[in-house]
Amino acid sequence: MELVRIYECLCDVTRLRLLNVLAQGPVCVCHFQEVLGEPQVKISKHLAYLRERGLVESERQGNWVIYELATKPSRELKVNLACLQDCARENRVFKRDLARLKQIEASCAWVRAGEPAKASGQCRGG
Amino acid sequence: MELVRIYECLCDVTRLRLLNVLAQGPVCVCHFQEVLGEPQVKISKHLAYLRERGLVESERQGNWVIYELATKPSRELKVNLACLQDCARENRVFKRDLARLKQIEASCAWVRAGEPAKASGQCRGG
DNA sequence: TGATCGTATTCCTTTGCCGGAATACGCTTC
DNA sequence: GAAGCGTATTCCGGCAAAGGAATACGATCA
Repeated sequence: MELVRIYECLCDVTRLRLLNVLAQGPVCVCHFQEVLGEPQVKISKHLAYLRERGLVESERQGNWVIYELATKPSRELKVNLACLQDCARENRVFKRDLARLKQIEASCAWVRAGEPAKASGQCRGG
Repeated sequence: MELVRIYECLCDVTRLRLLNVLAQGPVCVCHFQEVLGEPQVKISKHLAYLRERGLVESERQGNWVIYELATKPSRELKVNLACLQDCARENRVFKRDLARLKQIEASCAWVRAGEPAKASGQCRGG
């Protein structure tokens, strides 16, 4: 049953946090590390887990890899991600992550507006 | 995070089927066995799993034990059970289970209407 | 071409879950 | 109180997942 595969993805805090962040839009791996404050291996492995099960997709941009939510989600996936968003709205951890994400994206904004990302050593995911 | 505990309950087919059946109302263990067509141990253990995590409650009635959904569910639990119901509506397995449940309950109805359950050797859960 | 950066993978250990067989428990009936 | 019924628990074996350390990979830069 596909539904079970979806729930299997949702029964880990790290993955829930990743999905919550991704709900805001595409993000690169290095940003995940900063936002979640978790080691690279952990982030990378959980993203791989989500990718194998079709919840997220990835695209390489030079050195960086950008992740985003599935572009063609099944109905079940869509419904459950919406449900997760509903629950995340009132949760400390999720809200803190989004706050951090905004900070990081803000400090990237002037980079994107000015010099290209390469020159400044900043990635552009998000 | 409580949300994870909920999702852990949802990432097993048997438990999803149990919850789907319970959404119709209280049910006793022996009915679960008939509806799901699974061995007693399996049913009992998954129900215990759900009970430990507060998704269901149980009550003994003579030889039989009746299970029902949590009477005071958290907001997160309520939302997710509703979401599950949404998904279950279009799923073969879930629909088949409910059909079997109706059959069983129908064959119990005349029992409940007439002789007491004890006399006929039928349980009354559901 | 070699160094460096961001990301992925492998190896390993620990932990938890799933399923079945056997058995124990609580309750009713005779 | 012993037998019978419905349910729960224990004791396995197998398997998958999680986390960290080390390492490999792909791309860029000097």
